[in-house]
Amino acid sequence: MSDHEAAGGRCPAEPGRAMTMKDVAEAAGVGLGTVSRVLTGKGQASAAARERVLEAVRRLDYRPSALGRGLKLRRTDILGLIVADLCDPFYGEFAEGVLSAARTLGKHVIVCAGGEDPATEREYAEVLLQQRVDGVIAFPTGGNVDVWQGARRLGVNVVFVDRVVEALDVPTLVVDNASGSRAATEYLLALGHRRIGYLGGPPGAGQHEEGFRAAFHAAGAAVPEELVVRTRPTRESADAVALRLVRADPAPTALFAATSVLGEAALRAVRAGGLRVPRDVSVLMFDDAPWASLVSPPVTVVSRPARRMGVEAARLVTAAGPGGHPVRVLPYELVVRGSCGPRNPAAAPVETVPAGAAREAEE
Amino acid sequence: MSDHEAAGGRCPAEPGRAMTMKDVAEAAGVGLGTVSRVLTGKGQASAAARERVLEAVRRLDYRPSALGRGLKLRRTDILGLIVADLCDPFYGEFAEGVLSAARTLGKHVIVCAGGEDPATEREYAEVLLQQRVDGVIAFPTGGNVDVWQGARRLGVNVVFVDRVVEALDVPTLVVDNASGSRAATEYLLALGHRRIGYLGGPPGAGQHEEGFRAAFHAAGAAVPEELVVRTRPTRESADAVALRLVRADPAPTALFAATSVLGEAALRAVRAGGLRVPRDVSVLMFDDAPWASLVSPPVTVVSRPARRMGVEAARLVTAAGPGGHPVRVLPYELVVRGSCGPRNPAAAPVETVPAGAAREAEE
DNA sequence: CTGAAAGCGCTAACAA
DNA sequence: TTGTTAGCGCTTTCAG
Repeated sequence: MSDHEAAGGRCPAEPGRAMTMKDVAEAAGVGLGTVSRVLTGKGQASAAARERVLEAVRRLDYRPSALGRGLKLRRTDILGLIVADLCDPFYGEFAEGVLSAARTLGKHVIVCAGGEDPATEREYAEVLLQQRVDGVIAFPTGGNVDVWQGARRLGVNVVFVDRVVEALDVPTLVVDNASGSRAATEYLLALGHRRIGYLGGPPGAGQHEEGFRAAFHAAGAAVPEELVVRTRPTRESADAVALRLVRADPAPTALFAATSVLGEAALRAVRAGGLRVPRDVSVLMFDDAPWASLVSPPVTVVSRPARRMGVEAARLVTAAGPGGHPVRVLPYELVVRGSCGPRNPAAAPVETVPAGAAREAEE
Repeated sequence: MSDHEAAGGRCPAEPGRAMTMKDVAEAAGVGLGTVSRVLTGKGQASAAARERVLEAVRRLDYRPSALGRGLKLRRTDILGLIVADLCDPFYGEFAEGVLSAARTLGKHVIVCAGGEDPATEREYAEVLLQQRVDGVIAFPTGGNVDVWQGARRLGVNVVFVDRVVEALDVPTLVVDNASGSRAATEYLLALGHRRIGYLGGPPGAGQHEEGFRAAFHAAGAAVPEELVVRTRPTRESADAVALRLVRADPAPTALFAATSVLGEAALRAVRAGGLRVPRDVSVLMFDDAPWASLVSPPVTVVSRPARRMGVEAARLVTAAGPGGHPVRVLPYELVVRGSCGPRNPAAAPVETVPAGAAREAEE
C-alpha cells in the first residue's frame, strides 16, 4: 500500500527498502522461480538466464533474506549457545570451538551468557526456541525441564555439556568432573593435606563437590565442612568468599577451586593474606587457563579440552537425530605443576617478620 | 500437500510440526487477529477472549515464530558481533558487555570470531546482513568497504570499535590506542630503555605501532626496526615470534606487547630465555587481563574498559540513526605495576653460565 | 527450461 | 471488540 516509491532505488547509501528477489527478477527480465533456481543452485537454468540474473544481483546489490528463506525451509542455520560466562577462559575457548565448527558447518551462533541461573536459562532457551534455531548447546543448570522438552517437540536439537540432567534424555558431552575433582583431591590428600578448602560455584554447576567429598570418604578422612564454600561466578563474590576461606581459623593448608576464575580468587586471597604458595598453602584448580603456567609457581590444574568440547558439541547438535550414545565422556588430565607441596606441620603459624619484632609490635 | 497428519499433535516429545498461531486461534475458538492482539499486547481484546487464548497457548505449548514476525516487522531483534578472538580476555569481556546490554535491550546476539582477517570479515558481514540483523558491532579490519556500505542501504546499523576506518562514515567507539601505546613507550623510554621490542598483531589491528614509533621520534631516538615484529593472533604464532624477539642479538631490554595474548607470549619467551623481569627485561602490554596482577612481578599495562566498551557499543548500535558524534573516544589508563624497571647498563650481556664455561662451549 | 502460484507464520489494516 | 485479509521474501511444485 505504501510500497510505491520503492522501485527505483539507486541512492548509494539510503536506508531504502531492501531489494527482493522480485526486484531481481524484474531487473533481469525473468521469472521469480528462475532467480531462485540460479541463486540456490538447485534446478536448471540456461546459461543465458543465469548470466542475466547474476548481473542483476550485482547491479542491485541484492542480498537474499534469510528470514524468507528460513520461513519457507523451516531451517535457520542458526545454533544457540548458552554458557555461564564468556570471561571465564574455559567458556571462551569452548565458545571459540563452537564458533569455529559452526562456521565450517555453514551455521551461525547466537551466544547467550546466563551465569548458572535457572531463570535466565529459561529466558534464553525460550528465546532461542522462538528464533527457531536448528539446535542449542547448553551448560544446563538442571532446571527448566519443560522448556527443554519443548525444544524437541519443535524439532530443535539440544546438546548438553558438562552436566548430565537425569530428568532429560538429551545427548550430553561431559568431562567427568567428579572423577577429576576426586583425583585432584586425592593428590592433595596424598601430599598430607587434610584441611583442604573447597571453593565451588553454585550448586548444579558440575559435580566437583561430589568428587571432593568422595576422595575424603575413600581416605577415611572427615570433610572439613567449614572449609567448603560456594559462590556465584563473579570475581567480586569469589574474592570475598576466598578471603574468608583463607582466614578460617585453623587455616587450610590447601585450596581446591572448581573453576579457573575461582582459582584466581584463591590466589589473590592467598597473596592478600601474605601467604606463599606452596610453602604455606597449596593451590589446585580446574581448567588450564593460559595464565596457570605463567604465575610462579605455575598452578597445578585439572585440564579439560575446552575447545575440542566446543567443536564436538557443535558437531553433535548438527548431526541431527538421537543417534548413538546419549552421554559422551571426554578425558580430563591432572597437570601437576608447582603449586602444590607437602603439608608441612613444622611450619607452624607462619612468621613473615622475625619473632622478636612481632612480639615487640604487640606490646 | 503432505501436511495432513499434522492436525492432532499431542505426542509429548515428537518432532511434529510446530504449533502456529492459526492452531491457537482454532483451539481457542477465536480469530487469528485476536490471538495476535493478545500475544503482542497491542490492540484490544476482551478479558474472556484473552483468557481463552492464553489457555490455548498453554495447552498447545505454543511458541511464536520469530521468523514470521521478523518477516512482517522487518526487524529481527538480533545484533551481530564480529570480534577477533573470544579467547583473548579483552574480547571476552567486551562480548560479555555486549551480551549483557543486549539482553536489557531485548536483543539477541550472533557472535562471530574472525581473527582480524578481511576475507573472514566479509564472509561474516555478508551473512549477518542476510540474516537481516538490526545492527552489527565490529572490530573492522579496514577492508570490505562495499559490504559495510551495503549494510546501511539495508537499514542495518553498524558500529565500529577500536579502529576508525577513514573510508567509511560509521559511528565508531575507540580507545586511543596510538596515544596509549605512545604513553607506554615513553614510560619505557624514560626508564632509559632504547632497545624496546615491539610485538604487534596484524597490520590494521589497532594503532599501536604508530604510537610506539611516535614516542621514539618525539624522544629523538631511532626505532630499533629489527625489534618491531607482527604476528597473527594465535598463541603458537605469537610464541614463535616472541622467542625470536627475545633472542635478538643485541637483546632488547624491554618488550611492548599490543595485546594481552601477545603479552603472554612475551612472558613465556622471557622465561624460556632464562631472563628475569624486570631485572633483565621489562615487560609492558595492552589490556589488563585478570592474570596481569597475578604473576610476579605484576605486569604494567595499558588498561582499556573492555566491558564498558561492549555495553556502549550495544547501546550505540541500537540507538538507530546517525545521531551525534561519529567517533567516540574512551579513556585508557597506564597501570604501573612491577614489570618495568630502569635499564641497567651494568648488567652487560647476561651470563647465565660462567663466562669461562661459555667460551669453553664455543671452542 | 521457465513463469505462475501457493504457502511458510506472523502483523496490521480493514470491515463487520 | 473481533474475524478476515493482504502481504513480508523466499522455495517449490506444477503447468506450459
